[in-house]
Amino acid sequence: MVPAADRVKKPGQSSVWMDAKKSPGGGAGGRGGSGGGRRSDPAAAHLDRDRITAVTVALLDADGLDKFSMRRLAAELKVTAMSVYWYVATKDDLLELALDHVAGEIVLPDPDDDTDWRIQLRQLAQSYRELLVGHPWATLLVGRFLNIGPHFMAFSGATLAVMRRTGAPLERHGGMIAAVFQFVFGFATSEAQFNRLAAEAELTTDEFFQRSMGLIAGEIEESPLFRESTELMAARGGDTVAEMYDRDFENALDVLIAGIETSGATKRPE
Amino acid sequence: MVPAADRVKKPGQSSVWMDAKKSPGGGAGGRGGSGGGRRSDPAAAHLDRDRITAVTVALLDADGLDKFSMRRLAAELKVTAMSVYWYVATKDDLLELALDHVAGEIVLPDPDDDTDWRIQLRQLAQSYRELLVGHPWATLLVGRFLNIGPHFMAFSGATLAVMRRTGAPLERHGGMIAAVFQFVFGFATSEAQFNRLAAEAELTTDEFFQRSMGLIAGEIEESPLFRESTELMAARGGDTVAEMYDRDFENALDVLIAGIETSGATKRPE
DNA sequence: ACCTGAACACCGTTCAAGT
DNA sequence: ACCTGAACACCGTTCAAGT
Repeated sequence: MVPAADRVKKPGQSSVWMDAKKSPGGGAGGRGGSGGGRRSDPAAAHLDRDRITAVTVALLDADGLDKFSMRRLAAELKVTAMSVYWYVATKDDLLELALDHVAGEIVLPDPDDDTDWRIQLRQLAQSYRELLVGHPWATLLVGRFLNIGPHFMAFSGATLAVMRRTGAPLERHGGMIAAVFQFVFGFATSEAQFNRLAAEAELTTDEFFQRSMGLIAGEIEESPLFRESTELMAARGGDTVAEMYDRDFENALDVLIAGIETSGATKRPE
Repeated sequence: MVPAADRVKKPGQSSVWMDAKKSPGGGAGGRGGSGGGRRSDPAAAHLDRDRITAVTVALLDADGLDKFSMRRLAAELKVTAMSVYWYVATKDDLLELALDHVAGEIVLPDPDDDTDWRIQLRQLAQSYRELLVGHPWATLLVGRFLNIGPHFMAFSGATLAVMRRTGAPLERHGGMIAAVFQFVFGFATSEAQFNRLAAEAELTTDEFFQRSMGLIAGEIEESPLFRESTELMAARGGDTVAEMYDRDFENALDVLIAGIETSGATKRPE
């Protein structure tokens, strides 16, 4: 086997997904492979891509993207910094593997299940949101790569299938998919990073929200914007920031689904 | 004046926007302040926040976020690495300033103009998209900060105003705003980063798109996903990647506006 | 085939000192 | 008040060498 470093190098070559899959069963790196704790098995076997990816995800979940480094990863794997480079050409390639790995958490509808497309769409959107909020570092990576790994491809296939079931004309599907899933990405990014900022300030999200509002109020207290956003705040309902996010998310999906229905989807059978 | 480093330090303090504005006219750092070329004025005056911010934006536009560093910035300003820290507490704070600076490019509707809200919403969305695609580094930062600088606040005020003019009930506005502007953020992120990946591979976006399709085809050629996405590709229309993005964006806005109308907006006067 | 050690060319930021 | 110099504790990655 040729070292990973020799595979992906020049511009014009740009994907980790070019070479054949390792351990075709796909097992070793599976969900929860390196489990609850952070220290890996003391009697650990040799390295492989799956184990490296699993430990990478664990570190990213624990400490975030900024604190992740190849050297910390190597320490965690009880190996020198450079060993990892046998399996992976660059840090970016590794992050791409980690991102697609967690994308496997998205729950896809059974293709033979003929539940109403509105319900399937909501479930898919909610599951994607949960993935991103559950792994805040992922929101910072989704934009950076092409996302053509196996799990993202499966997700993409599932969205196509749901859109197909709306009955809307095919030339609208691109816009519909963009409207829904780019929204979910944007929304979840905002939600996840808000949580991260709060955590970094060592506050609950509700406390952090109060403080942010105070900051803004200082700037714009006398402007109409202040009155308007206060009114919106109240009208929006929900006692906590989490409830507010949930409500906005549901309402936005209502808007999107209503818009898709107007775009030529079959009407609800009632 | 107290050094910036003494202002923002502990967790619990988290915004560059806390202290009074410098040079209240707001002039020096304005649009195109450091203009076309990259080398700054040889007879340059002393540092100030506006000049630092303007040069930061110029460097980010020229070389991207990954290549930007405090040391390169200092070199560009013809000053030692540490001088900048008199004006700015951390690199992150500086990036926050740069981000809000370019947010000033978003064209906001005149509050006294009573053009149909649909048109205003489209213009605002398109202008936000252009900002993000024009400064790809900005898509990587929008998620990271609170975005409560003056220009983002003005943008936020403008979106509230447009929503108000839809006539939809106030409790829906949160969801409507999220649906539209988180979509634009997600969409523009994808578009901007696709352009960046193509540029890094030293290909046109169209060439890069072809190559990506080839990559995917290798993976999924025999699966139904391949046929489906090929069909969608064809149905979507447009001869170039740029046209495809434009078309999807317009179609998605159609979906969103139709959804907002259903959410209780006043119907189009026809 | 796989892993190590030393080195290169960088980082952000602190701190004490200069003017 | 503003700027510098030296240093600390890191980075990603290359390269030649070990087993």
